[in-house]
Amino acid sequence: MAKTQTTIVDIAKELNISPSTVSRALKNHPDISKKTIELVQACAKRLNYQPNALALNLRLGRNNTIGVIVPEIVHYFFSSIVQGIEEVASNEGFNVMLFRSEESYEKELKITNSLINARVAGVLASLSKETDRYEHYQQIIDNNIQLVFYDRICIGINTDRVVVDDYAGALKAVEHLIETGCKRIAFYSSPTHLEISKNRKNGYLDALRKHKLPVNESLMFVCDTRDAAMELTPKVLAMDNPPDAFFAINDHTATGILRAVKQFGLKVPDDISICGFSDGDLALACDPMLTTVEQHGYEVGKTAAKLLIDKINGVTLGQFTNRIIKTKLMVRGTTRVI
Amino acid sequence: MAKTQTTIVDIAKELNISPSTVSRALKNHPDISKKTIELVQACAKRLNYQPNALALNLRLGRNNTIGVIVPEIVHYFFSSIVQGIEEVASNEGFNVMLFRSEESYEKELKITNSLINARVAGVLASLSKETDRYEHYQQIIDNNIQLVFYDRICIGINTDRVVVDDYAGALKAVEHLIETGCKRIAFYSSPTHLEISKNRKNGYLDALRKHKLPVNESLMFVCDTRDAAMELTPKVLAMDNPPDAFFAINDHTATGILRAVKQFGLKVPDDISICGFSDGDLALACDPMLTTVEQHGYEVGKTAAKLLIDKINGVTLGQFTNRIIKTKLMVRGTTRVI
DNA sequence: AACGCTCTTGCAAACGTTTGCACCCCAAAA
DNA sequence: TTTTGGGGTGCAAACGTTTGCAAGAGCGTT
Repeated sequence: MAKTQTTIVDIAKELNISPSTVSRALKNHPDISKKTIELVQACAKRLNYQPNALALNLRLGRNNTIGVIVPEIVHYFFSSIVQGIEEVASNEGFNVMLFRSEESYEKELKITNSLINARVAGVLASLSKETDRYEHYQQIIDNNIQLVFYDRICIGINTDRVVVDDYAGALKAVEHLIETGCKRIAFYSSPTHLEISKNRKNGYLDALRKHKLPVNESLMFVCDTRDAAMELTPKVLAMDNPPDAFFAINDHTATGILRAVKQFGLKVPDDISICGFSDGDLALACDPMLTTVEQHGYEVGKTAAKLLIDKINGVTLGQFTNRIIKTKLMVRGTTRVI
Repeated sequence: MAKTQTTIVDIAKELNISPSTVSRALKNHPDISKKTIELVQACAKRLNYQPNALALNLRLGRNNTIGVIVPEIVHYFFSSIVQGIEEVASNEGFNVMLFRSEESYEKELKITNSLINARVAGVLASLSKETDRYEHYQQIIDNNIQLVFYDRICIGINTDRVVVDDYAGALKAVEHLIETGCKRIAFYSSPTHLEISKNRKNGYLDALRKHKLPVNESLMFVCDTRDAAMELTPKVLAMDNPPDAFFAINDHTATGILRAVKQFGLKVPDDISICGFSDGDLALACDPMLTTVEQHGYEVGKTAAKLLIDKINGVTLGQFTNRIIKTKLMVRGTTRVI
């Protein structure tokens, strides 16, 4: 009804007392008499008073908003992370400002500026694929804003990090393939400069070495989408010495492989085994259902948010922490039982 | 480096001029001399000045943040919507504050309070399944905050709305089933009090009537998850007079039906046809790929955000608008060709 | 010499809070 | 009666901006 939102001054005028008294009364300050407190709080309720967070944050030089930079929103892993972040934040009384970098450095730059303008208390960030300079993140730190990286972390900047255990996840997945009888395991990966590509590749390689299998460069491909997998896979299967298993960097790619293999006339998992890296529900829609590595994005988000809020509240003293979230191999129908 | 972020006053002191001059110089005010403007802007760059949005918004009584209430984040349709919103908002210079209601009325109440505290310029909301009172949304309006509902709209409140054309989508889907020879079409739906259930059911019913097929209550079920579908479907197939097609309220449910039908020993689409309502990539991972109704969440988000921002900017005069986003039938492998 | 004009700059108030300090009043102690 | 003291309240400054208004400088016109 009110053309403008009710303020402390409105209440003060209504009750013929000073704004400072109202302010104190609203928070049950011991200096204020019971009578006044009751009066003020009743009036506040009646006029539907809601404190102005803008004024409050300005005055107190703090902010109850945290910024989140995410490369993509429509993406199972990232949206799980956002959900984890939102949950922790809202429990701790923080609001979440969401930004999508769209895998672009330019956008990321704009976003970090917006975050500084908004004077957020902290930032949770995952690098875009394009990003290879980090001054804008240093600027965030220089502006006294807490910063925690998650998943696509930044090594160039001194700060806290939360990552998925890509190495161990890949190691376990490939070992599972080997233990169920696979000998020539192809690896479909994202561009090699990304940390996750490197780490998962190392897991893949170490699994091979551990089980004394030859490492074969001709079985390693850059291929990380469903469409690319459907195009590449028939060619790979037609090679002289084709693989008997595929390990893919994500489930989208794995579903592409699965479809291509079936179209090629081979049986999964009898002829060919397939293992993905989790993108969510997709794995259960496949036939057979996809063996994959669960990444626990929700945990990543929760952990990162907790870390950040602790830093904001000054709970954590001193050094930077690296948190690693464990992965879990979900064995389903695209790999054989022992 | 600076313990605190640089302000206009810092620049003023540095240059021995007044803050007002700095403020004007930064925005190329014609009153200020070229020399001063250059001086100020150089100094601002050097000290890495970023305007304090808090102070600005307080002073100007405006806000460049919009709030988004979403029932779930990890959900293809809703995350598409959020992506659409984020895109439009960031193009128009608005920040997005994201809240998840978790399908809970209590949470929704807390969120609307937070939004009022934060003095956001506008709110985009989709009702939680639980919500059946709307005072908290009326309060948003009373506080002079623009409000637009999307998808799960609220009829009780006088405001703008953006919805998917559920009725037409369902109608077209069921007609497609009928035209490809199906005569007994089962309908798996969400709880019946939801608008989307009602609208899609009406589409389903009208398709049957239009083609002179009998309406059969025993073919309509409340079932809207993959697991529920896998449990219910075998029973339905074992009925005396089983259906020859299934129309499901979402793709998760459809994938459950598909799996159950195959396990039952029937062929899709030869014996049984299946049509879903789109949850995204899921449809492409199925075998055969799922025929489904594309909902264009991204469009919903973009449209709703545009509508809201127009209202905030006072572009739209007067009446409330209802925008309807068209659906599109994606014919794939779980239905027959004519 | 007085006036009026333009160009540039600064003062001060305002947005809605919080909070250190001062103040008043009344009762109890001296 | 005068001090002391404490409970209750208000003043004013501060957070970082913007902006209406005033004012000074410089210069040309009467």
